[in-house]
Amino acid sequence: MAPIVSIHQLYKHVGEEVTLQGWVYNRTGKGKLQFLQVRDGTGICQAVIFKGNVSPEEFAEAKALGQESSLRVTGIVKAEERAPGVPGGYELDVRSVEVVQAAEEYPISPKEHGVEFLMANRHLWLRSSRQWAALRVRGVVISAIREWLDDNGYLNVDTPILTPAAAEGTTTLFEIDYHGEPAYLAQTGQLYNEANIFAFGKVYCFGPTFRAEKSKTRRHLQEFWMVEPEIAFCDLDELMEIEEQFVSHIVQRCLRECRAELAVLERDTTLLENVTPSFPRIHYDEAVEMINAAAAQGLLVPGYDEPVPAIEWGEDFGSPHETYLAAQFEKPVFVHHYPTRVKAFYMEPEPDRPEVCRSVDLLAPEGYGEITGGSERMSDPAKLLAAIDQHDLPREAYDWYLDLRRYGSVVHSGFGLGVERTVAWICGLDHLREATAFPRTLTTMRP
RNA sequence: UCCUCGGUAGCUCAAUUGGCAGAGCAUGCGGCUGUUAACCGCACGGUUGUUGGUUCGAGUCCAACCCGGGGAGCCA
Repeated sequence: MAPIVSIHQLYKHVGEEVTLQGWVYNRTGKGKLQFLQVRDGTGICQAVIFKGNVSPEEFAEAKALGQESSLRVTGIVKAEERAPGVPGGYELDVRSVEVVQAAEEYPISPKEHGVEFLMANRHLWLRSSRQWAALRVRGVVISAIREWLDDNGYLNVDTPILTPAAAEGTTTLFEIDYHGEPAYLAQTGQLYNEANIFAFGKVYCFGPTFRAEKSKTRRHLQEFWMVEPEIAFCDLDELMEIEEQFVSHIVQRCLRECRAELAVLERDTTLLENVTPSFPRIHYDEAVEMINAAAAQGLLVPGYDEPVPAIEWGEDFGSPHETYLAAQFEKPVFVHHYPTRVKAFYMEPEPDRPEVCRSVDLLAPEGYGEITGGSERMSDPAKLLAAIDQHDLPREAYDWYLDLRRYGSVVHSGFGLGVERTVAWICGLDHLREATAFPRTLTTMRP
């Protein structure tokens, strides 16, 4: 019996007889030759069947195999430049074929398909090489996230998904029935994270979050994953240093471990190679000037066919503003000190200039938008109470949150990083729905 | 919620001024020893999103609705 080998390990077995077990990704043939592209989850390998090397029955069976039929093939591994595949360059000179199941006619052919059709068949679309590659990268992104945080003294303390009220009061939440009381699916774990740092110092929560906004764009999902680190004794400047190291680590590990996947995705990795500390930092004031200078010159927003819209100081940026700003830099760029009134109530105002706060967003290049949002949190109990009142939030709901400032308050900061946006950026995907296995969008909940 | 584009064979698309609904892929059969989304021949494949209207005649024009794509707002 030949040993069962996975395709990404094939290069170690040149000249040996091995067995691959997987599925037919595509098949072509020429008379006495059959070429099977075999997938096994780790890659794609071409299995070449010459009529004289197998029994007539096996050859006939192989010739009749439909896409996605499951099988075991045994043969000699050869280094072969002509062999397509992932990673490619190796093929199997087949000696025997065992069909596990001859698949029914498979709906997703190697030709082009529309989004609606593919999403309806998402459970099968996952097998296609681009989808496979993007989700492999996602797995590495998540592993890199946990690796960096775990190696840098952060404790994973997860926060509740069922919550009693909006954390920030603005976004639409999914409401559910909590034994007769309304409850909401969490849109952030941040307030709970702040409680956790006073117990553990540096923490992160990592899980799904939910937004019921009627957003119908390539940059939005109803359900997405977010990692939220929170750090005690940390100010805004230190937060930016943490973020740039964290994000650089994620990108660099994908570049190291996902060469084949990024090649399948045809990702130009030159800009990703640049993603190392430090990232450019621009103040909101400066960002407004850049935007208005562009607007005055009638410059177009990259990727759109429209001019950069002017902005008044004090307004939050719209998508075209963010896209224009990010396009001015080759690395992710920090935009910090947004106007206090457009940001959440808990962000620390700048002491000598309270109209701006110690907030920071990280904008990814190439139009991928905001991948992190964070801030230094308000640490003075009296100021926080005033901010809660100013935002018309109910004091009693924030009793426990105010307690955190009564018993040993310290300067602290944190941020959230959106996993799908990060994956989409690293992979060069044109839509967030391909950065998660079963995306929940405004129009899609099945399968 | 608003703006915008679209819906024709299982899939991707075409159909001139309103005049016989057509290709490629997939599938089936046959051929080919190096295919890369192979190629060649033959076959199979249709309630043109729904309802109503205009017309001798509607895939095509009009109205309403349904479904989907992209974008704005909001955000990660």
